[in-house]
Amino acid sequence: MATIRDVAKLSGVSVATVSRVINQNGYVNKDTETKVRKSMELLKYKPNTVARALANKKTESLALIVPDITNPFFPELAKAIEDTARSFGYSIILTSSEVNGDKNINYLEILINRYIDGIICSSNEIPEADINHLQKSGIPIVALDRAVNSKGIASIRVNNYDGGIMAVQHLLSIGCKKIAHISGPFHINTSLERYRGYVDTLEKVQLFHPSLIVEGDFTIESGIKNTYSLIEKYPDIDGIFTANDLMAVGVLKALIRLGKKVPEDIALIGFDGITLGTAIEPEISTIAQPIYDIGSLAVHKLISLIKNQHNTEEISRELEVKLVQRATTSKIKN
Amino acid sequence: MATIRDVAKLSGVSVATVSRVINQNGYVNKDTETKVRKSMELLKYKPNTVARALANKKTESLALIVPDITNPFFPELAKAIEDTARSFGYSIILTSSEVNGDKNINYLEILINRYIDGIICSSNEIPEADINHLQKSGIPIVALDRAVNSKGIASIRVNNYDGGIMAVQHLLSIGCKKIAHISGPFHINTSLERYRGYVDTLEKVQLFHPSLIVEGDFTIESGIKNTYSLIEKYPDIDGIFTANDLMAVGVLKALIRLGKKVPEDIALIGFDGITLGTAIEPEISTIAQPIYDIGSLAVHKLISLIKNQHNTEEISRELEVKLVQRATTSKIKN
DNA sequence: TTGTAGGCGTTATCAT
DNA sequence: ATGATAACGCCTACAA
Repeated sequence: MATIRDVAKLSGVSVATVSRVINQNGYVNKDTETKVRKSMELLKYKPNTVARALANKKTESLALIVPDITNPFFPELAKAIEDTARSFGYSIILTSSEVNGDKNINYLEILINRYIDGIICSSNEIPEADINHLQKSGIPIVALDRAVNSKGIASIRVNNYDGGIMAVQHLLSIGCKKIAHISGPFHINTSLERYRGYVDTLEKVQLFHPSLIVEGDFTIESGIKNTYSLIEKYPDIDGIFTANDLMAVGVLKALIRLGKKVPEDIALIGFDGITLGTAIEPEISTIAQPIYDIGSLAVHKLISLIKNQHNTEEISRELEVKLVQRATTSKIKN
Repeated sequence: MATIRDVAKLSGVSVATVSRVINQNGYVNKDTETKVRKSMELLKYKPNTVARALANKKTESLALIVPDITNPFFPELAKAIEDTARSFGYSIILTSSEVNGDKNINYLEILINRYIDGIICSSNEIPEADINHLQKSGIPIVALDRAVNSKGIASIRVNNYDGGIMAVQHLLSIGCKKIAHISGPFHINTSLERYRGYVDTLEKVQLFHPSLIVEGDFTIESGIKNTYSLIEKYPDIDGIFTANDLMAVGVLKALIRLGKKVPEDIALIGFDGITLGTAIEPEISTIAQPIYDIGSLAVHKLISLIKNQHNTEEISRELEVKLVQRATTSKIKN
């Protein structure tokens, strides 16, 4: 690999000049510039990222922190992020926030230590303390769909509350009278907001029954289990709203096993808009988040934060969510 | 952040000594060592990864190249890889081999340039030429389940041929007589091997009909489409073997829409063993790969390659695949 | 056993 | 407009 010195030598200039043309800063004569560029091509010179990082404290790489890449929501997000990041020349370091085994190496330290330029945090499992720690380290962060108490952290979110409302209204609109909710963990903000949308909407029409709510944990398994217990206690439930699509998949599986017709006996709607919802039969209605946009926007915002530390642009951005009606809520009831 | 110099100063020794205790090489007095360690703790010193990388040309990071992280097989693999890598102190750079947009920046160059220590390549979409290029750069590579013409590249694979045989034998064992196959793209080795297992097994029992084979592309969509065309032409098909689980999911969806009972009318078996296969109803039988083990093993092998450039250990490893019978092949036919 | 000093490849500050 | 040169933080001969 050719170094900047090789280029300098070949062009008959100093490394400083070469550096200038590389970074397009400082004055440099047109002719010398072309001379230098020619040498660079000849030597197939590529500036060494690591050396650069040492000098600049910038690595052109972003960390993506997810709770569990195995949850189908995150690969979709990751794809958007990787795509976008790459288009800017950035690499993505994939980090799971799960505590794996006893070796709970502090990955945050590792990230800081590697001069990661910025972090996209899509996990609610990270303690607020860690977030603050990161923030003090000066690394720009954009949080996805999590409560941001710390001022100064950019965040991109969707209107979960409205989404909850839309879901329930939709269920009502197709004739459901007894609508259950399988929520996400209540310590997670997102869950709470969706839950509140559910509650408020049903209260307004006097159809709210606290006992129709069970707390799930966003997994398929929890969708299954909670459906069994729910249906056992209240066989006349005619609609279910789950706080995410993954649980809806579980619900559907349980419902089918119970011999329930969907949506004739029980309608079902999830939340997220992951593609898995259309992979199965019947396809699951959902309140779709613009997942790709979220990822893409996160990268744009993060990079702008990196490039311009003291920027004054809006620090938080809320995207719209939209109802996608599919087979599990297709039937208009009478 | 404290530097090695701060530690040296505080301990009253030279940076060389500190470096020695950090890397545990060279002689260093027990007492000075404890002194130094104490200083490190006090200052919360962490060796700077970037500086280290510049000096060593090693970054403690591995690249994972996947065709599409959105395909459920890869997140499962990625999880195993990230887990294992982290337990060794390595970070994972996620790279998609898809050509995204016109900006076909050469990510391989980027990886080389970043002093990535090693690469796990799980994509058949990467041209052999690129692989060779990488290899010449001296970066260790382990290839997952792809043909390795280039000698010197480690590879971890499963016995796809045997898997194909197992799948078909299983279908035969439950009474299927007219078994179709939706293969993967024929230019991919994996597809070919599974296909051959199918062909050979059926030929042996004189039930082979070339027209029952269609070429899919590993996506759900292709599972759906090919099922429609297959069933239209041959309504009496009673078993389908797909080259991966994702297509099986598509097949199942199409079958349900067509009003076919699974497995009573048509039995179905996939390949891979992704968890998605159990997320739906009925659950899909499969020839399961030990996905987690593959990922974990890949990291172990890669790191051993990195640590010991001229090692003579086996360069290729084949893992066993196993039949997992689930609902889509549950019924014993008469 | 420990220290000095040059090098890893770039950037950026001062001169010139 | 260009060139020396000192950082960046660490490693490692080579000396001592």
